[in-house]
Amino acid sequence: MTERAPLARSELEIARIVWNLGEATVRQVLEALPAERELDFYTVQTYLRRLKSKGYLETRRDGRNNIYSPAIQPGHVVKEITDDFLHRLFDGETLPLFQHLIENQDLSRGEIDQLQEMLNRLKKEEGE
Amino acid sequence: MTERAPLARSELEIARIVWNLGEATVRQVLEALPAERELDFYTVQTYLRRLKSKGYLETRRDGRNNIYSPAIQPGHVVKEITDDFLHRLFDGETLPLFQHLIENQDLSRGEIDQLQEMLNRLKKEEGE
DNA sequence: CTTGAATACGTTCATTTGTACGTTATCATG
DNA sequence: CATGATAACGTACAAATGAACGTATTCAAG
Repeated sequence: MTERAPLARSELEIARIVWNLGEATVRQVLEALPAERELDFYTVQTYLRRLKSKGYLETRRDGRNNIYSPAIQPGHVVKEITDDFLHRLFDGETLPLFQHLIENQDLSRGEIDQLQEMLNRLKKEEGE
Repeated sequence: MTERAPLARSELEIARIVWNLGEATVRQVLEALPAERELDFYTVQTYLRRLKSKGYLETRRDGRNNIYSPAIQPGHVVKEITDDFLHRLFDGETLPLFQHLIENQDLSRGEIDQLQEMLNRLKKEEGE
């Protein structure tokens, strides 16, 4: 069993930036933050350190800089978090979540079409 | 703007039980917990109290018992939590979440059918 | 009415989280 | 090569969270 400690909110925020950049230094993460999110350099540094100690990121050295990159597949983490959410709020049942989303997220016509397209593809593949 | 404090994990767990029961005493919540989740009476009591002070539940008195019930619509809270999740993990975009779910939750044939049904109904209603 | 069991309500306490500081090490530039 | 800027690393600290305790109340059964 992977006994990774869970990601806190702020940690996830930072982790996603690293995932998007592929790899990054503290400063790069800091600069990639949305403008309205004013975090101190030290704060970002702390979060990255915690992400490493929790096993989500790893580092390599470049001169005096640490370069952080994913230690486990981002997609895997996304799945874990999604599953957790699904269990906590919908007893792990996907359909009720879909229903909630469909009823509450007012999808555009285009989004509905794309969704149907995805489902059709899925059905096709499934019946291989 | 409603400035309700956010629900912690354990609090959500307890709140959902109250939502399902409609209303409940500490003991009823305790008994409705899944068997493997062994919480002390006192602990459940604390969580219910916190849920009240955060504005999610309200109480009425029945003899020596407090009876807890929703102070705000459960569906509303579910939407808030879902929106938060959507933003934190998918930048608030519904489609990527759907995609993730479709690709990772291996839906049964029946579930896919139901989903398509929901979407068809939605389209129909939309074009009122 | 007395008393024992169950409650409410206030309190506690360790851990996690959000956020940042101080000190030491290190690079790059004059 | 001295020195100023920047980074790493350990440390700090308040607030939130998970979990439960102590004491004062209150009902219900003898």
